[in-house]
Amino acid sequence: MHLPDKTVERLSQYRRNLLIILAKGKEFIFSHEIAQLLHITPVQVRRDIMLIGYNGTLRKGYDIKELIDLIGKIIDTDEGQNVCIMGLGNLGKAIMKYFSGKRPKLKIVAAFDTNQEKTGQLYAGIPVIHIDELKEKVRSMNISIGIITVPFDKAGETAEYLVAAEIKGILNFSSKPLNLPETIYLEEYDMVTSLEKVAYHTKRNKQ
Amino acid sequence: MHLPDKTVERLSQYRRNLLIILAKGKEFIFSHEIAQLLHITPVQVRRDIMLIGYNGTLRKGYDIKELIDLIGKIIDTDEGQNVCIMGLGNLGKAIMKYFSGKRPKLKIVAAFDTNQEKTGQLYAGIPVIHIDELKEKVRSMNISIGIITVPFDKAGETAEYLVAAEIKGILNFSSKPLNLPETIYLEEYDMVTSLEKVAYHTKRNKQ
DNA sequence: ATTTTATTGTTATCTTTATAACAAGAAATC
DNA sequence: GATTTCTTGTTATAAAGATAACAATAAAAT
Ligand SMILES: NC(=O)c1ccc[n+]([C@@H]2O[C@H](COP(=O)([O-])OP(=O)(O)OC[C@H]3O[C@@H](n4cnc5c(N)ncnc54)[C@H](O)[C@@H]3O)[C@@H](O)[C@H]2O)c1
Ligand SMILES: NC(=O)c1ccc[n+]([C@@H]2O[C@H](COP(=O)([O-])OP(=O)(O)OC[C@H]3O[C@@H](n4cnc5c(N)ncnc54)[C@H](O)[C@@H]3O)[C@@H](O)[C@H]2O)c1
Repeated sequence: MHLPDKTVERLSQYRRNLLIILAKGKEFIFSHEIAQLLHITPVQVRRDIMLIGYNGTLRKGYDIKELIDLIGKIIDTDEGQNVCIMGLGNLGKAIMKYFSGKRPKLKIVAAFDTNQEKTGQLYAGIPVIHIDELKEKVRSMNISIGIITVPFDKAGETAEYLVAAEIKGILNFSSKPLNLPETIYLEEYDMVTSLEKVAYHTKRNKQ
Repeated sequence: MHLPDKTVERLSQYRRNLLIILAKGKEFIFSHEIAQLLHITPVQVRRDIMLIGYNGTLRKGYDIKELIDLIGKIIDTDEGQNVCIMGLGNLGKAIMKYFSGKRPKLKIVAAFDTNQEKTGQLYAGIPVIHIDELKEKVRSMNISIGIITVPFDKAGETAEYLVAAEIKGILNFSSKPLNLPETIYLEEYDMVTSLEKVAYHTKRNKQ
């Protein structure tokens, strides 16, 4: 089954919000209710749900629990995936603290750094390991995803290490565009660009 | 002049990379060189540059300095814009440290928090102020953009404060979708969704 | 029992974004 | 000086994504 990228993004958000609603005791939900939560249109919601092959009940809506489970089957693997942080700096640390226990099927299990003052200890309960051990640890700890939070000019080599360690996917927060083999999935986020986009639109509103 | 959103994003990235190249002493650049930097196609680059009304020289390419200046005229205001951080937590702090001195025309000038143990001091040289003073400070410090880094369940009220303080644009890092008046530009980034997207594609590659 | 209402599922259309195609012309080569 | 090469600028086409339209139908109302 092929899903559009944007649909995958929304599925993640549907699930997160549905979990909250489920915890409140609600069992069924209409497309327009989901839409209101995320500020999108009900059609969009129905279309996404159609694409994953789920069926709601007329006049009753979607079974929240079933929908959550199905999204889980699409996004997660049964055993879950292990993630590592590359670069235990300000951002890396923030992410480690933030993620701890957040997504049961996506666990940050290690951080790698070159700075020997940082390695060899725990941060937020997670081992901080020297990058020389990357390849071996990626295998022994079964890590499939790497998050890059090293400085701009170190991002390229860090990506190469990850590739050599046979990681499967990378989330890159350094604003350095990476060049990876096709087999590795790459997602990039550039905060400065986001802020400059806001600046551009804010400026336009002013004028 | 109307620019597609994606073009604005790329312009930000063109500029950032061109600044680095300019510093190295290069004066002119071809579309395929820019394309290679960002791993996009040369056509995309030429099209973007066409859209902003700039003209290169045949067989010589684009004047790097001129292009940087023009992008600046599009994204920035002459005086620059002031930015505030809402919520001096792990992420808020990381951003403040990271941004200091990074973009001359986009300055983080204040952080706001409700926690009295955090307010009344400087962080990374920037004043941390109690949120009760938001409205007054936004006016007196001429702040036009707010970055939301408060917890999920506080994001809604924080956005309302910003709206009441007549901010012009918001960058929201809490994964709470916000509902704002049309006049305010909103950009949202959800890190968990990004990571789940990587997880989804990584899973597919495995199978 | 019939009609109305509300909601899903799906196809059709529109919008945005990216890629391809190619004419025009300057520089380099012959 | 003629020809080839390379690169821009722009139009044409394709792909991705969002919205609109609407048939189907279960439940509710009459
Ligand atoms: N801090 C933010 O809010 C923020 C925002 C947007 C983007 N970023 C990006 O994230 C990255 C990190 O930012 P930061 O503020 O956390 O920086 P930082 O300087 O605080 O942290 C960088 C860390 O990477 C480590 N490191 C350096 N070289 C390394 C290597 N080759 N291998 C492994 N580790 C290495 C350093 O020891 C340090 O711990 C930068 O690329 C930055 O552009 C940060
Ligand atoms: N830390 C990360 O790496 C990370 C990653 C992705 C998203 N986020 C999002 O960013 C937000 C903050 O994350 P964090 O890890 O920095 O959290 P945090 O708990 O470290 O910081 C939250 C800060 O907000 C302040 N605060 C609480 N209520 C407030 C209010 N009403 N007004 C102003 N300030 C208030 C708190 O005092 C605290 O300083 C969360 O919404 C989280 O979802 C964080």
